[in-house]
Formats: sequence, structure tokens, C-alpha cells
Amino acid sequence: MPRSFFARSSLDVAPDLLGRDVRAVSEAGVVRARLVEVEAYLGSDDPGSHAFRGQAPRNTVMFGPPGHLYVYFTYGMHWCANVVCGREGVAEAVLLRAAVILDGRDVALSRRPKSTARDLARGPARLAKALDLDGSDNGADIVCGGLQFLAGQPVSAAEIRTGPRVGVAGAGAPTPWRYWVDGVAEVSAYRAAVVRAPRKA
DNA sequence: CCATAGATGCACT
DNA sequence: GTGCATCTATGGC
Repeated sequence: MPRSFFARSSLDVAPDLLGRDVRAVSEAGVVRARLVEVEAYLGSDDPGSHAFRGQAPRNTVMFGPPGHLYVYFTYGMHWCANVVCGREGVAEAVLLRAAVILDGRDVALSRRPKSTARDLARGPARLAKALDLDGSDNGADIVCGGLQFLAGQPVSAAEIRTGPRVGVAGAGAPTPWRYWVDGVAEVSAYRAAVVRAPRKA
């Protein structure tokens, strides 16, 4: 996909990414995966977005030009990958939430040895792991970097479902943030954001 | 199948 | 110190 594909609002890019393929090339081999679930994040007016409180070291890539990866670390152990959307200076992105592995299943499985076929790339951190994406990929250009976006098989509007975001406080806002392909087993399970008990020292 | 708790490190207040 | 754009293991039905 050309960079211009991502130079739009993430709310337009997100549904358009469903059914398209990502190809991750590494020393271990090539993995191709078809996107079945994504989530849109805006800059301002989106309390759930990392960019909501303005630019900071972590989210700098979101404010840059479209078509670059924003990969962040969370929960002390997981990486999640986004593609930056919108014009430069407009901090929008689409989180890659789930995919079906089409090629390189053995390579992906070597990164997630205990995974079932259904769970191999079901969820943003699982998908990032299956594609071997981490902090070293933050800021990578999708036009010439290790993760490429291919045309795949675009999904018709009738097959697309929308709903609240997963694991984000305030996810019930009136905007259709999350998009997935209807009837696909690899779409991640919905979990409402939860407040956790304070830890002991 | 479903629900819950713990892991674990960093960004930010 | 608080809160994560999460996942896995475990225990109950």
C-alpha cells in the first residue's frame, strides 16, 4: 500500500485495512498475515489515545508523517503495533489488533510456541509477537521497512462490524473506534477495561 | 465454556 | 506512586 493510503483519518483507514495483508520479513523467515481486527485512535478529542495529552517521548512517532509504525511497550511485557495515519503533525494511528496467519505459520509458531492456531495472532500483543515487532521497529517506514502492507483481499462493508474498544477506559464513547471482520474466529475476545486491586509491596 | 488474579517494567503525574 | 491500547494460568461449571 502506498503512503497516501495512510494519509487520511484513522477512522477511514481502519475499515479499509480489514482483509489486507501484512508481510514481516526477518532472518527467521517471512510471515504473511491477513488483518481481521483493527482499532482507530485520534489525536485530540480521544481520551483513550496516547496522543491525547500532547506530544511526549513515547508518542513522538504518532505526530510524524503517515505510513510509519508506532510500536509501544505495555503491561511490563507486551509490545503493540500501530500504523500512523493522517497528515504530518496530526497524531492519528490504527492499532493492529488481530490477524490470520497465511504464510510462515511455522515461523510465527516458533515465536509463540504454546499457541493454538486460533490464538497465534489473536490480540495486539500476540500479533506483534507473531510478526516479531518490538521497540526496534518503532518509527519504521512501512514503504521500505521490515513490515509491508499488501493489497490482500479487501472486505466489503457488509462484512465489517464496529464496536467499543477493548481494554480502554472510556471506550464507550459514541465513535466506532474498533473494526473487525464478521464471523472470523481469530478476532480477539472483548474485554472491558478493569480496575485492579492495589499491589502489595 | 467463563471468570479472575498475577506477572512485569515503563511513562507519566 | 499509579496506571496501563495485555496475556496466561488456573479453577469452577
